[in-house]
Amino acid sequence: MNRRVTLRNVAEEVGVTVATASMALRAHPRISSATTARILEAAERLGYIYNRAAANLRQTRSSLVAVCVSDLSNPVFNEFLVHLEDELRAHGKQVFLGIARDDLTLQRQFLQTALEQGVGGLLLLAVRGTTRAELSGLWPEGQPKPLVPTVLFSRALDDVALPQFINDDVEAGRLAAQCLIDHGHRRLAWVGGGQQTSTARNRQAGAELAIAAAGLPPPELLHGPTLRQFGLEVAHQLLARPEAPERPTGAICFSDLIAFGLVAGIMQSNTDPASSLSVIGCDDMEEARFSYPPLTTIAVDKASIGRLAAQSLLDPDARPEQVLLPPRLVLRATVGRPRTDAPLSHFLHHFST
Amino acid sequence: MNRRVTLRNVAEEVGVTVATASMALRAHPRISSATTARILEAAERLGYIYNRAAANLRQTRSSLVAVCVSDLSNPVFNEFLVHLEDELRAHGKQVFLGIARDDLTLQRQFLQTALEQGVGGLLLLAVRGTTRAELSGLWPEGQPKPLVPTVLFSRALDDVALPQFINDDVEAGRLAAQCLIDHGHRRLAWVGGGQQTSTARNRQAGAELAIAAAGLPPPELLHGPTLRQFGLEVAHQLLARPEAPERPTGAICFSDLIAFGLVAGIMQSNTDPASSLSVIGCDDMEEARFSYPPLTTIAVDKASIGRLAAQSLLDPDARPEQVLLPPRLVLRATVGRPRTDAPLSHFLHHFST
DNA sequence: ACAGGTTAGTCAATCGATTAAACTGATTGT
DNA sequence: ACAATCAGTTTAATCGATTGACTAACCTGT
Repeated sequence: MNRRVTLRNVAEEVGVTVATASMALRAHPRISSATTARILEAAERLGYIYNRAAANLRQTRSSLVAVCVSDLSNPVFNEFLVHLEDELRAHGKQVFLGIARDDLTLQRQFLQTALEQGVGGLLLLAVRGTTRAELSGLWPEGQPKPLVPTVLFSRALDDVALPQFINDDVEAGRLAAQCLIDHGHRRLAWVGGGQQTSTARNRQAGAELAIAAAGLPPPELLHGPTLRQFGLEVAHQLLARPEAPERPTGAICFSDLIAFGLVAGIMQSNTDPASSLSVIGCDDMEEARFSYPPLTTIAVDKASIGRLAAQSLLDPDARPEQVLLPPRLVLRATVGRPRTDAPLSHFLHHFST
Repeated sequence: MNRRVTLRNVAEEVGVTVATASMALRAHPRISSATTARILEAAERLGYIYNRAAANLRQTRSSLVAVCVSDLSNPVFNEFLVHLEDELRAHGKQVFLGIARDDLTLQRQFLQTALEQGVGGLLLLAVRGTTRAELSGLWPEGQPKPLVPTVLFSRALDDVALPQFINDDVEAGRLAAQCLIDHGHRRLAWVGGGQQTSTARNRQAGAELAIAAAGLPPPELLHGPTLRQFGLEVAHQLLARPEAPERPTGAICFSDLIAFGLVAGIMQSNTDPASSLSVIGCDDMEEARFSYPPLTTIAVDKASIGRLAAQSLLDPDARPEQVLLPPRLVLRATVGRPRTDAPLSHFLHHFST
């Protein structure tokens, strides 16, 4: 790799000093427009490439922003990423991406690397199990602030005083449960997400709240990984049971991803969610509109979360508060009324609609 | 932001020079182990953070690798990204990510930024419409090599002498068409992808080849964007037609994403692909196994493409060749035998299986 | 004609780390 | 006993750009 063209080369070509060339490129008023033009022309002609790292070194600031997501295998994180990237680019920032693959060690390593790389900020969707102590590389104990400005999104960390842009997950869980309750369901199940992320805890808590408020028995808890496969297994397991009262008539899924699996499993059993086991998801991934049957779900405002988080990162006066974004019910086709227990209903069903 | 701890601080703390500290941190044999230990301890205690940018400046090499993808809204690009990132991390490289959002200008800007950032390499999944000239910032005309080592993946650029790791898309198209032909289909449609990417061109060409070889009439071409929405519209449009001979019985989709839309549209019309309009996709996205009905598709070896591309980038002796990875047919449930034209077949169908 | 003010640059230090070369003592060989 | 060797560390230059201080040339007004 033959050494690249530097400012020195450009300056020599024109017959000025490096300082002049530097100022010219940034349109400093001290440099006459004639000289500036000559420098610009020479830079172009020689194929000069600005060395941002060198500039950052001197300026001790950076145009790189680290974005660390826990996992990209769930497409919903992608949707956050796109909005984040969009907003950052609009402010002249570049993304230094880390994918932690749901692994605390990888997350810690990435945070370290990002710091070494000299990023000017960090947007973090923390891996499950992340605690204040886990962030000590980024924010040594006892310091008033982290080493670089940091904003959390999508998942809350309650014991960390940072700006956080989070979906109102309690409300999301409540909306999901209420939707099933409003359709007449009385035996519900919670499918997915254990207790390791704020998202899962809060959504489950919200669902339980709504169920209790309606005077119904607590939901059956079917905790498991956020994978389509898990939803599929749950579907087969539930449908293998005899109906009432052993089998719930509605499932509240922690995430759309699980809901898709659940729906697929139900369809494979030659029935459909609305008539045998209503399913409601949460996230409203793009796919939800197009899967069959279209998924009823709770929409998370991914665009606002992404944009606001990025804006907050770039705002020096941002307050370290948790901001909750409201979710929204999106009715599609996977929630129906529970079958009555009348003996003929099962038979009749096949001929309806 | 209070200034961070530098090597100088560490050195002063221990009472040695910066040079000694630098060498100690990299375990240089010239430094006694006693001194090394003291320096390591002080670095740890003071919270020293290595400044990679400064080091790179001196060494004129970089641990950053730019990865530019045309679009992340198609989850399949994600799957590439994950494997790429994996392999790069294994070699101590970090990802500097760009999402070009299918826009040549954004791609050009990102390439420029990556160069300015001083990346040591570039992995590129080029936006459609990318030509040799579009890469002139990265590879000025007349130069024997690009300014930084570059490897293409997933989409080929035929007039560019770079290592390229690509799915054998002609073969993929052929396999897809052959699958439908083997199931007895004779009137086929090609859905999606125009002529702007090598992927689309080659897959379509492969399909046409297989169709011609079987002595069948050329497929109806339904070009359109790679979106679920487009597949959905095509489904409604096709099913609105009377059957034979106006309506194809099998659709070869450029991408799984389109196939999902098509399948959803077919299901919405109260029928299913296997019995009314067989659908075969291409990519084998994770979702394909779990959507309902599970999608028959051509699997692209995303893991190999990602890994090999990353390895090639890091290999100084890599040859600028196009490497074609073999695709594989994955039979699931969206391809069936075409209905015979016997008058009763439609009626009988409802009572079969 | 000369103090004071612009204008258009140049100088030199600097950011934080790396590295070739030089420099100390201490040890070894003859 | 004196040069040669060697381990361990320091010195100083360097990477490429930025920036505050400084200067030379040219005006301007009285």
